[in-house]
Amino acid sequence: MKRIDAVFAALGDPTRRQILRLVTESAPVTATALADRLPITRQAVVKHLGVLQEAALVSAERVGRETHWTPTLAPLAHVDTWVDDVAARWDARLDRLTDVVSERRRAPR
Amino acid sequence: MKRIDAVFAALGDPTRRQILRLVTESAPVTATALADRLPITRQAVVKHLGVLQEAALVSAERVGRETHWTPTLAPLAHVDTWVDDVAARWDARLDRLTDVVSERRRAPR
DNA sequence: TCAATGTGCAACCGCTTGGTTGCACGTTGC
DNA sequence: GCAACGTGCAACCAAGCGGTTGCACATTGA
Repeated sequence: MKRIDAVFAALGDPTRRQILRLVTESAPVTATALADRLPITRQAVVKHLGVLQEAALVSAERVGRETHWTPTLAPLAHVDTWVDDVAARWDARLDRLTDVVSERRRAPR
Repeated sequence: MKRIDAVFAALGDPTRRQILRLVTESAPVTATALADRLPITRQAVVKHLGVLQEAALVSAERVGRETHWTPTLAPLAHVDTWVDDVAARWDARLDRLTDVVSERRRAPR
């Protein structure tokens, strides 16, 4: 799976977005601590963190018996890039349409 | 479902992102025409368009026996906003960490 | 008029996904 | 030493999702 696919898929779930937010707000944080602030099990949180990790949006570090999670938000740039790209294509098409219209105005059939 | 949830969920599927791209490139376009350029059925395309429409990323207009699809990319701004927000929170936390460090340097224990 | 075309609706299917529970294992601290 | 704690792994489950097929209906054009 391509990197950008993983990122968009990871952000596709609202719970996962909330977890990413919580991690950025209280990093380094543990899965158990996150579960305390969420209406789901620690195991569910761990699964979500796994998905986020595959998208390289968080990273884990084992410290003693705890696992500390930290955000690594660089991949979010891919999202911005993709959005900008689509928007740019659409803008370009609108410009071309405008050109056609003004061309017709200058040289009407 | 909140607007932003619908948008992220819609963009979560790679086929759907591709469809949105194709729509922006050749709007107004028909579901059948899109299916010709994709390895999936027209019905699958229609379903994807339905999801995109619920996220207000495309709009449909019936013209005779055809349905013309056009992109309405405004909701993409929500994505940018969310990304910027999370990134900003993280930046703020890093700044605060930096403050703590320099404070400790100024007045070491 | 009538065949061709584009569409919408509904049923169906396999697989993924978000979530849970149960349990075994390493770590910590009294 | 041993109980408490945090974690990881595995099995399981219902629901949703991406996709297909079949069919009926409206529109078009020769």
